[in-house]
Amino acid sequence: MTKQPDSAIRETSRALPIALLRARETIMAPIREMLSEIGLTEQKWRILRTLDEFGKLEQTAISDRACLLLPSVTRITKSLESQGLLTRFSDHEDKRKMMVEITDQGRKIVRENITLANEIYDHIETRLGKEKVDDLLDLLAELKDLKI
Amino acid sequence: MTKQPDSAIRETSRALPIALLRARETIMAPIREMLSEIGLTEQKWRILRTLDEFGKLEQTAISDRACLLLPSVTRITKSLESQGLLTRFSDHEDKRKMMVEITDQGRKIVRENITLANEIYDHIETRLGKEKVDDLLDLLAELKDLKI
DNA sequence: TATTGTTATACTCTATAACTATA
DNA sequence: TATAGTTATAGAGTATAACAATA
Repeated sequence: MTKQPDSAIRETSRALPIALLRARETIMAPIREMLSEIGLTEQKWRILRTLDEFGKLEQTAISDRACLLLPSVTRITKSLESQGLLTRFSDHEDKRKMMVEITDQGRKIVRENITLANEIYDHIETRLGKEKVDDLLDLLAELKDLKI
Repeated sequence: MTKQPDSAIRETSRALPIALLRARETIMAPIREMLSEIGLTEQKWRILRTLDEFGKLEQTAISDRACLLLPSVTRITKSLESQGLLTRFSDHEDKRKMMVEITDQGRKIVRENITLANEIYDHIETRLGKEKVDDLLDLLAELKDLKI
């Protein structure tokens, strides 16, 4: 087998950024419908999911884990705070840090709407098989942590 | 092994939409730098990559393949047309269709900048192994085509 | 009637820089 | 000096609906 020259152009279905995006779009379509019904943006949902998992995080950590720029995090957490879904307060030990904590109401929203996400996941496991899905998640984790 | 109840909440690292996004962000970071240098947005680059592959497409096909809404495609292809990177003309056989074709200049831009994407890909293949990357791409293709 | 695309609109996110406060 | 976050701003994308043209 010969290696392609550096200038060769991969078909887009084998280009990772596009392939990752297309796969994500398929999964997100029904989730977007759900979010639209409860009046949350994708970004707000990611922040709530992240906070539901960790309870309390500083904004930089939210930025990393929810894949949002820090100015976006500031704006969105303020908005979510005004909706009563989280609280914001500066850290006692390092006053530069703004801690963000999910409220009971925020957790309730997540719990009430996680079922659809789980149904989608079950559907995918049924179609692809649990082992394949686990392999996929492992590969995605490896990819995420690569130093490029 | 017991199955989780429907209301169980998966950790975000094992939630496909977030895992796909995080992996993609790692790969996109250096590509964004490149795009910023040549003054193209991610979306413009996706459209150019797609057109480079297929030569000529109608807008709905671009919308599907580049994961963009049709109004966005209209706006962006008009902008790319004014940059001389593609041409737009209505289809002779079905006048409703707006065909979009990449120009030589558009192809040149793609070719001049595809090297970095290939280097990243080679790096990933070196670290994960070619077989794993192929498996990943196969899984992503399966996922994309699922009817959910 | 359905399809293809355009336009308009409001909203949201992205990206960057300049800034404040704290360490 | 470096870090954490905020604010401001411009630009771009998202999402929806209403519309026109064509099939």
